[in-house]
Amino acid sequence: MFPMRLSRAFIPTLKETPKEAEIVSHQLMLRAGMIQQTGAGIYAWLPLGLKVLRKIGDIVREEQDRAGAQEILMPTIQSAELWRESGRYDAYGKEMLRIKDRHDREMLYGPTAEEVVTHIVRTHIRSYKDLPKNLYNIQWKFRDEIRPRFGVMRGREFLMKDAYSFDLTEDGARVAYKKMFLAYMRTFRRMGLKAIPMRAATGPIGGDLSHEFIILAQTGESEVFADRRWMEMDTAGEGISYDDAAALDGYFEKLSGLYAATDEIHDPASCPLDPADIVTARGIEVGHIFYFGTKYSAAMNATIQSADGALIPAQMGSYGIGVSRLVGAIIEAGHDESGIVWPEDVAPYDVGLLNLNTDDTACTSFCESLYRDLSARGKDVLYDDRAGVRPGSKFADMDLIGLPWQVVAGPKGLARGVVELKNRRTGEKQDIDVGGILARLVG
RNA sequence: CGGGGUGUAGCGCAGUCUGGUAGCGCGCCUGCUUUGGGAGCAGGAUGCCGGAGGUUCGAAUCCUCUCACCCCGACCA
Repeated sequence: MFPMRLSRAFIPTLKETPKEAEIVSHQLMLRAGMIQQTGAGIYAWLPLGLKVLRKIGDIVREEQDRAGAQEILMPTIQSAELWRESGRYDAYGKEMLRIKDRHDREMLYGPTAEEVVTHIVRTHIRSYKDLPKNLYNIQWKFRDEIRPRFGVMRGREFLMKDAYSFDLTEDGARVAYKKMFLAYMRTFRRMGLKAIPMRAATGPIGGDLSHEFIILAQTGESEVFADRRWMEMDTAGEGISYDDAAALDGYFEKLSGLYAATDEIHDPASCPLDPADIVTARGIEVGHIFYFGTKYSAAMNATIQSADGALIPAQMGSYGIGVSRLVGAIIEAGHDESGIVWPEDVAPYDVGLLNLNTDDTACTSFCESLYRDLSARGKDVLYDDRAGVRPGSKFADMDLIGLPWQVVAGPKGLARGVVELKNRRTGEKQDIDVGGILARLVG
């Protein structure tokens, strides 16, 4: 918990929208003082933005851990050597940022980490008894996009969770894939997002094991087509154990059996659904998982000795979540005319407390004690205690920042023994007795 | 990378066509008055006019080069 007084905080909000921001999440992130651009597609994260970024990262981390993946931290700077082994150094093209060190050795800022993780695993994992393994990291990546845009939604530098599974057999790899599939649905759900897994192009390996996780938002980048049953279906997969292969299977079949495709893949002619049953919407890709077999393990000699003594390349899959992109995506999915509307679990603070008149002794002493009490009870509070700032500005800033709950305390209400509790999402305001507000927020 | 556009105060912009030494709104600072939805009055600070060269008595303004950023397209976690 890091309660904060707005009078001391570094949350530089803007009244006007910087002109470089085109889409609403970018505009709101700049206006709410979450980020500052320092170059094309490159951003500094200011305290408010960093808080959200960490909350999202923590949810991702918890769900990866629950699914049995283990966190490591791989470097941002990688050596060209590994990429030459896999053959991707030449194949990757200009998206990869290449740099040279003082000895003129070729290095790169990692756009992804298959090579590094394969190298790690091949040095330590030799026996089928050591499998399965799933290693993930949350690390900054760099892809030198031709045209970065949409703020953190498509920056060149971005924070990404990437997991890599290693199995002896293809069947094992399929289980690993389904675990991540479930973990992803749970992860996005916790962020207040309804993600729809969509069949994606599988690349050179082929097969049916690649999904993009798309969330629906009016301002999404691509058009998507989905069975309308997605809209009502409970996709959370609660209660399913990662150790229950049959349940995992059932869940995976249930979801992957329902039609959903992005415009690249969707073909009205071959779509099995009646057009009336298709929902057309805009979507943002927030995750992508795929199975690619032995592409890297074979090339890089990551072999496992099986029970019968044979040396066989590990079966691999990789699983990405765009952590920094999610910050923008969540805002795209949750905002209104006044600003951001955070889902509770990723909101930078739990409660905003507005002191409408810091010159009023009764009002200020009430706010100070509520601030203390809420903080003591584990609530993360952003307290607007700024002197000389008019109520209107405080309302506007708090709405812009978008915390789920606002407690508005002013002399008028306090004279009647009440404060106002506002739900940011619904806009609903309610007068609460001063004696009951703490319990109301903590309970 | 192709096409288009913009760089002037922290943010949003005018001034550029027609050269004469920089302005508006918001924000910021001081004081007073204000305090329930982005206050009022008074005073004040802030600019290598993206950078370099050139033309000219004189350049934000004209010319050349350059850098950065934004938008559209193709590409993508």
